[in-house]
Amino acid sequence: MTNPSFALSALADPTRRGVFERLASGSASVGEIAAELPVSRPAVSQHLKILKEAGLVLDRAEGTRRVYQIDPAGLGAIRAWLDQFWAIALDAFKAKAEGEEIAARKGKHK
Amino acid sequence: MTNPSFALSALADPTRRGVFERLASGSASVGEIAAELPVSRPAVSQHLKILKEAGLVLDRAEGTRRVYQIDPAGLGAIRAWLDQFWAIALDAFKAKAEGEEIAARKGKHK
DNA sequence: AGCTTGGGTTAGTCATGACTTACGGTAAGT
DNA sequence: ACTTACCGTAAGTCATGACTAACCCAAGCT
Repeated sequence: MTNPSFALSALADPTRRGVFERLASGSASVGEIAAELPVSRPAVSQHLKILKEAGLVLDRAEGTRRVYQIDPAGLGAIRAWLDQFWAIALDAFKAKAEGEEIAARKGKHK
Repeated sequence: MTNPSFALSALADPTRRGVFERLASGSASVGEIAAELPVSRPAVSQHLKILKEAGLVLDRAEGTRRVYQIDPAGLGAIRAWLDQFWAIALDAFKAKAEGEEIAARKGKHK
């Protein structure tokens, strides 16, 4: 759950990213979200369930409505996972650039 | 392509994350990766193709082998996309915490 | 030249999941 | 109590995609 796997696969779906990005502009109910997206209300409900299980979304009951908003938890998990590779990626990039310099100078590479 | 959509959906698959995480510990050829994962070599080849299109991986020819390594581009795209929601998520969290304080004090919420 | 090694591609199968329709359930209004 | 509004769940359909087996291609070696 603190595992980014769920958050990553949750944000892989375009419709689900749409729901998530909609919530980024303010909390909203299921019906409101469905009205602004080209899918039915049950579809939105299912997507919100997955987003909630991924720790990307919070929900609270407000009368008969259910208001959803963004949860920083899932976002943080993805960020932490990404940062794990950030330094490595930069090193690889640096090594690649240096390799190209050598290749340009010697016309060959390791 | 600078769009994080491809990178996100690419990293959604567990096997593909395995390939990517393997490359984080150093560049490797297709056969080497396939030997360390419970999938066939063609499967790895297909995954690498998708990772490459997502800007997450770079490849260079080395004799008859093909060596892959991590590309910072796709990682950066995801990071930029995430940062777009980071401030919003923190605001939501802050608002939620304050709401809970009020709820604890008054036994009710907005 | 042939042989071997390492990879990408294709065809086809199978599972996952996104979606809609129909239904059940709860909270407020009359 | 009945109705209305809002939501979640179940069942079923359909498309996407992950995988393997078989094939083809290129590079190096004898």
